[in-house]
Amino acid sequence: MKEHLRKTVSEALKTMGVSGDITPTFEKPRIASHGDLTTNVAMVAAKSAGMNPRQLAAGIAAAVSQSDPLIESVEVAGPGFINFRFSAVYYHRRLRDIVAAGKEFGRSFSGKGIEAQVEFVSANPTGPLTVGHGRGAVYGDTVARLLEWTGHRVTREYYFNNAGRQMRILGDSVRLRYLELLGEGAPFPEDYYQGEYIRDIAKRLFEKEGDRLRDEPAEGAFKRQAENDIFADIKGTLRRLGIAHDVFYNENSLYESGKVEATLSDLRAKGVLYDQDGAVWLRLTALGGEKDKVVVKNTGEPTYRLPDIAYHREKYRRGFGLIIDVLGADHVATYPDVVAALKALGYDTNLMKVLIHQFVTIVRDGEVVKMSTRKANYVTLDELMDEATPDVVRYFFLMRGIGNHLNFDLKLAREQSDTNPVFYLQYAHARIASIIRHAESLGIDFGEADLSVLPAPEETGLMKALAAFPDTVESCAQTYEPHRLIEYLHDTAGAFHRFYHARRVVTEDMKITAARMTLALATKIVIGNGCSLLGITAPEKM
RNA sequence: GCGCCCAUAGCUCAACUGGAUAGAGCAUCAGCCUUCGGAGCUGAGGGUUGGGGGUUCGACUCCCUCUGGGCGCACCA
Repeated sequence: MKEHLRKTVSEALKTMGVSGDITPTFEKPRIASHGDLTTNVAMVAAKSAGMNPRQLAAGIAAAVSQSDPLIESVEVAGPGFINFRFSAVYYHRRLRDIVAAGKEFGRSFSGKGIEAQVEFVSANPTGPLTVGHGRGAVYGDTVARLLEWTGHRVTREYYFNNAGRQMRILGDSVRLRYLELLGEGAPFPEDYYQGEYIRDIAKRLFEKEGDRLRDEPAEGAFKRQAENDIFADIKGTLRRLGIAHDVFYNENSLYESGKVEATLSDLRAKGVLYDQDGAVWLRLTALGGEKDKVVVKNTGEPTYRLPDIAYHREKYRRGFGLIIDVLGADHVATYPDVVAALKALGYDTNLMKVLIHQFVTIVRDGEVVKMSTRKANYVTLDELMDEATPDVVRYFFLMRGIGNHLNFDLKLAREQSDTNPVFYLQYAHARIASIIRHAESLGIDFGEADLSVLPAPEETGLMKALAAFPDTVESCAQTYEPHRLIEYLHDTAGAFHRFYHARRVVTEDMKITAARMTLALATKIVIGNGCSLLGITAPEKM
């Protein structure tokens, strides 16, 4: 509909002799009495047109309103807004579209032909996923779903590093626990991984190998077992949340294939590297950065920055036209370095979107829990899903914009599990399913309905909400903001509950029953599709 | 000290990216079950959008400044 209006309004502007470089934008007014869509073009174009906004608006309104069956009224209001109200014909048509499209309703093709990659979670296999990882996991997956719904081809990717110091400590932590089992306990250093899961891994090794590993180095069987077990655990947790990555990309492969080395020499060729104090530095100050950073230490070992840059080059080389990194706030300072280096290497960094989410603060018994994987002072995602449900966890993480800190009160999550807003949404879906069952048991056929018998405000209000679904999906995908989809679905569920209380669906009057059943069915489709986008279930019964 | 993010109803958060009268949930108070699912609905109270300045037809939104919080500021990842 926006597209339709854009065309007619642009034509009106042209015939009025206003220069054509202004594309009118439309939005849904906050206040219902201001119509279904509104535009401020008249105010935007007033200066260049040399007219006052209201005059210009009146001219446009007059040109548009003539005999468009989809538009009921066009009004000029306030300082020069043009408010459009759509006709019943339009909304009835939308309602039929929804029923016809079914599970596909809301999909679009705006991203057709675009290969998108979403990299998220990317936690190294040193411990179970925590609530802290949960936000990025759920958010990244939902961004991927939004992109799929708008026609993109999406690769979900997990980048990890199983080499390096932390992994060495991990392996040695397991080794020490293993020796404890053999009764050869040595003191367990404070900066080692304290979690109970380390003992479990050691126990498994002991059961499998007995005391054969007594003199094994930390980096051998211990590290291997730890990595395997922990990765299995991480994947299991993600699976519970409905998340499955397509690619697990090992940082180490970048070394093995020589890509790290190649990146280093390419950067040198671009003249953005220099040597000092035995290290190789990236000249970020010349690339708009704060200060220069080391890419190869004086030990000859690269810092994480170099493989990071090499990895992102690979993303370009693999042909992705949209590259999304979902990162926690602690990485906010590191990604500009990568972007700057990529730009220096000649890549179009506009194709990259770095989405930073703020931290989740865990509150337990009124106290903030400080998270640390090594100290095992954390709440795991699995524990969270045990206390709430995966649906509640997903919904909770998606409810808020990522720019804000998220307070996760564990007590509240548990206690609120039946007043939680996710149930409000799912209840609407289950309730409609129940109505449909009821109608079917009475043998009612509601295939062809005359929708003109639905004039009540509760009915038209619901129709309007439903018609807005595709635009909502589209704009959420463009802005990477799932929380607005949640808000929309909550409103739509509310519109349905109001309709349900005001109007009985299944009545003696077959004409009215058929029309209201169509409305209910369309609502079920929209809520069901919305839930699918959020990765939560839409139950038939609850 | 420097950089990034944030501050909106008692609490947790929205506000379609600069639009008209700042909205939801929770909590509080008052109503609604002889009919398709009451995990629901209706209504009420609650705000100088942290303070101060600026930009313009118009600011929660942009700029400056102050206050208060979070995250960074490695030859760790």
